Amino acid sequence: MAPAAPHQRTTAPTARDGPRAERADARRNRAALLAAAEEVFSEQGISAPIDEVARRAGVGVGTLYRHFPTKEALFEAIVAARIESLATRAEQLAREPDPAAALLSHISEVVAGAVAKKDLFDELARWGYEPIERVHAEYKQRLWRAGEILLRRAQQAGVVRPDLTQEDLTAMVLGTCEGACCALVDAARRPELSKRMVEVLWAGLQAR
Amino acid sequence: MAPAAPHQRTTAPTARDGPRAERADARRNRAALLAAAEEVFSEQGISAPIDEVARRAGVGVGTLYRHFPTKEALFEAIVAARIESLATRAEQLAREPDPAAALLSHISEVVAGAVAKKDLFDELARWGYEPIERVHAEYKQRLWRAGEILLRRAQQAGVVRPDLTQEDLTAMVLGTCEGACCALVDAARRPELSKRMVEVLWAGLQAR
DNA sequence: CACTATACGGAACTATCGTTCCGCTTGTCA
DNA sequence: TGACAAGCGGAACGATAGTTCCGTATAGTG
Repeated sequence: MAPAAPHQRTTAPTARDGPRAERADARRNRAALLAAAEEVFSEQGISAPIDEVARRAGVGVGTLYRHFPTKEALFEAIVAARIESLATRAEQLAREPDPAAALLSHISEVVAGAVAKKDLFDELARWGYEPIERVHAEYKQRLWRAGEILLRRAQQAGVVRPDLTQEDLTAMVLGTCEGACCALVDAARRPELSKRMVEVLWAGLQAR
Repeated sequence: MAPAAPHQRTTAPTARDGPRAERADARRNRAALLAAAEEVFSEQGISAPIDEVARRAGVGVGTLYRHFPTKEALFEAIVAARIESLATRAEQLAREPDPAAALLSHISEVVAGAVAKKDLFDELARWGYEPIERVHAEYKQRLWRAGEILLRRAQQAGVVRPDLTQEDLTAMVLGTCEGACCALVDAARRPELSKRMVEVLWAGLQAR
C-alpha cells in the first residue's frame, strides 16, 4: 500500500521529500479501530454495522475507511489473528505424542473458540469447506493442513474411523459450532452444551 | 380473516349485501403465488427477495401483499406445510415397534429434508431450540413432542445415552444440517455427506 | 351491456448499510 | 510560529429489500 520507504532519500531532505512518517493521531485511531472492531465483531459477528465500530472507537466512518479500504478488510484483520492462533496451536498439537488426545483437543478448542467469538464463528461458517486449493489466505491453509495431520495421525493410530476425510470432519466440527450457537439459546449455556456435543461427536468418530 | 359468511343474508340480496364470493383471478393468483414461493424459498431460503416470488408467479408485488400481509406470512405458509409433514411422519415413527430404528429414521429424514430444501433449513436454523414452551405455532409443538417421545423410547431401550436431553439432540441434528449445508459445498455432494454425518452422529449417540 | 366492488401492477416510500466525498482540523517540521 | 500535507468527521450517495399507495383493469352481477 505505502508507495515507498519513508526514510533515506538520495536528494536533500526538503519538504517535497517523500512521505512523512505516520502521524501520531493516525496511529492512535487505527489502534482504537482495531480494538473496537475486536469487541464489536466478537459480539455481533460480521453482520455488525460498520458505524457501530466507528462509534465505539470514537471516530467517524471516514476515518475508518482511511485506515481500512472495506469492511471486509477490517474484519479480516481481526479474524486472521484468531485463525492464526488456532493454526499455531494445531501445529503444536500435531507434534504431541498422543494422536487421539491431540485431535480431541483441537476439535474442542475450535468449537470453544467459535462458541465464544461470533466473528470466528461467522468466518468458519462462511468458509465452510471450500476446496482448500482455492483458498489463498495462507493462515487458512495452515489451519487446514494442521487439521489434516491431526486427523491422519489419529486414523493411523486406529482411533478414528479410517473412511473419514478432512472435509467430513470439517463439516462435523462446523456443524457442532453451529448447532451450539443456534439463534435463541441464551449464550450462557453454550459452553456446557458444546462440551457435550463434542463428546458425542468424539464418540461417533471412533473406529469400530 | 373473512369477516362473515359470504352467502345467506336475512335482508334482500341487494348490491350492498355482504361480501361477494372470492373472484376467480384472485384465487388463481394466490395459488400461483404459493407455487412460486414454494419454488423460490426451497431454492434460496427465506433470504430470497419478495420480488422474485412475485415475478415467478407472474404478478406484481401489490398482488402478493393483497394475499399475504408480510413476507413472513408467505414464508410461514410454505414452511408450515413442510414441518407438519415432518411432524406427522415423526408421530407415525413414534408408534413403530423398534425405538432405535425409529429415532434413526427420524433424524435421517429431518436432515435429508433440510439439506434438500433451503426454506426448511432456514426455518430450523432460526428456530434453534427456543424454549419450546414459548413456541406458539402448534405444528412446531407437534414436531418437538414427537421428537421427545422418539428420544425417550430409544433411551428406555438402552440404545441411546440416557444423559442426553431433547435440547441436546436438537442442537446436534441442527448442527448436522448446518454442517452439511455449509456455504460453499456444491449441493450435489450434500446428500452423500449428510448421510455420513448422520452415521457418525448416530454412533456417537449410542449408550456405552 | 353497464356498473361497481374487487383485484391488480408497479412506482414510490422507508429503512438499513456499505462506501465516497469534501470542507475543516491538526500534527509536524522548518 | 506559520504553512501545509495528512488526517478527520459525517453528510450524502447508491444499492438492496420490505411495504404502501393509488390509478387502472376486470370479474361478476343485474
